[in-house]
Amino acid sequence: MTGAQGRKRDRKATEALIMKAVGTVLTREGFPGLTLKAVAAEAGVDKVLIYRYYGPIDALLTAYGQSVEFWPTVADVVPPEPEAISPAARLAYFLDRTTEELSRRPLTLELLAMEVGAPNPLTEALDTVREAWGRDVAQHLLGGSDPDPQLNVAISLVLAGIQNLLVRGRTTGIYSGMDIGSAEGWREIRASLPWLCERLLPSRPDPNPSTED
Amino acid sequence: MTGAQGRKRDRKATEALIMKAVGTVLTREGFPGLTLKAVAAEAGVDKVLIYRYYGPIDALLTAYGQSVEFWPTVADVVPPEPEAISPAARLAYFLDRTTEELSRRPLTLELLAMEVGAPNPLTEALDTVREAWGRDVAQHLLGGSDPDPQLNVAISLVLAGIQNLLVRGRTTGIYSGMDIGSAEGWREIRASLPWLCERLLPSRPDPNPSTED
DNA sequence: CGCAAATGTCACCCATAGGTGACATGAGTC
DNA sequence: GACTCATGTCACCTATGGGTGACATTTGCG
Repeated sequence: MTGAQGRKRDRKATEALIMKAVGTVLTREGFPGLTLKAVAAEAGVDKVLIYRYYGPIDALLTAYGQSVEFWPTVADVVPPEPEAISPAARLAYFLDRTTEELSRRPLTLELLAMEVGAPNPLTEALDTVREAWGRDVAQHLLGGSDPDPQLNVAISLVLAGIQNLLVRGRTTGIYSGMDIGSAEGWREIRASLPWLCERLLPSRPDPNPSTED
Repeated sequence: MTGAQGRKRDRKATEALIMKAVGTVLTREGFPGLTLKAVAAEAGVDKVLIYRYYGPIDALLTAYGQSVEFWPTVADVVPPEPEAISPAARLAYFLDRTTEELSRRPLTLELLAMEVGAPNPLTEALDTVREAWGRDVAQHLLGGSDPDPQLNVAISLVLAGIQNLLVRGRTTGIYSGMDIGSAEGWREIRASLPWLCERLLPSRPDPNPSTED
C-alpha cells in the first residue's frame, strides 16, 4: 500500500499521485484533515517527496489550485441561445445550472467553505476564478445592455445565497425551514427559481417588446 | 498581567474572565486562534482552571455559546408597526435591519464562518438560535397569512446571500463586482433592498388586492 | 485557631503537524 | 561496469495543542 514498490521511479507519475491525493483527501476529510501525512498516505508516497517537489504546504495547495478545474465553465451555465429566450428565463437557466453544477462538485463546496473560515492559497485561486467567471457570465447573460445596479445586487445576493446554502447543505439539513441537505430539497429550491427570476425581470409584453423576436 | 496577583480568589470572577476572553480571542484571532493557551493568556488565568471549570474545550465552547447573545432579537429586525406598512416595506425593513445588526457583530460573523468550515459546539448553538429566530421572524412578518413557498425560498435565498456576503466581507473586498468589504459598499447594497422587495412583493393596487387590509 | 476544600501554579505527558538531514537505491550516462 | 544524480526511505527535530498529576496557597467555617 505504501511506497514505490510496484512502480518505477518517475517523478511525473509521483506528482500526479500527489495531486490526485490532495483532491481525494480534501473531499473525504475536509480541510481540517488535509495534512501532509494524510496526503502522503493516500498517494502512497513519502511526505518528504511532497515537501521536496512542492515546498511548504502552502505551495502544495497553490500547485493543486492551478491543476484542477473547480468551477463550472461559462458554457456550463449559460443558455445555448440566450437571445431566443426572455431575460428572466436566461437568468433562471443560469441560476439553475449553476446550482446543479456546484452541487455535483463536493470539492468545490469544500473550498467555498474554507474560503470564509480558513483562507489559504487554494481558496485564493478559487476566489480569482470565481470573480472572472462572474464578469464573464454577466457579459453573456446581459449582452451589452446597461446593467441596472439594483438588479445586479439582487442577482448577486441570490447567487451568494445559493452558494451559502449549498455549502451549508454538506453538513446541515435545514435552513429557514427549507430542506437543503437532500437532492429532493434542492429540486424544490431550483423549481422556485423561474418564479423568482420572473419577479426580478418581468417580461411585460406591452411597453417595450424588445426581447421578442 | 498573568495570574491572580491583584484579585481575590473568586471562581465566579474567574469564570467571567474566561468567558470574556473567549469572545475577545475569537474576535481578534478567529477560530483557528482560539486555543486554550490563548484564552488563558487573555484572561490572565492558568489554563488548568479552564479545564477544571469547563472540562474539555468543546464544553468550554458550549458554555460560551450559552452565555452570549449572538443573534439579533426579533424585535431588532421587525418593524415596530408591521401592519402600518406594505408587505414589501416590511420585508425590506427586516432585511435591512438584519444586515445592519449582523454587520456590527464581528463575533457572530466569525461564528457563521466557522459554521460551514469547522462545525463545533459553538456553531451548533448558533444554528439552533438562528432557526428559531427564522420561524419567529416569519410569524411577525407574514402575520398568519398563507406563505407562498416560492416567496419563502426567494426570501431565504436573499437572506442566505446577505449572510454569505457579510461573512466574506470580513476577509474579501469584492464579490461579483460588488464592494462587500467596506461600510460604504454595504450602504449601497442595503439601498437596493427596497427595490428587490418591491419586486418580490409587488403592491399593485388593481389586480388582486388580497394583501391589502 | 486549625483544618478541609476550593482556588491557583507549575511541571510534565502524549499526540500530531510541519519540516529536515542523512542514507539507501534505483536509472541513465560515459 | 563505474559514476552520478534523481528518487525514495527512515529517523529525527521543533513547536503546539489538549490534557493531567502534584503541589502551594487562600478562603471560609466549625
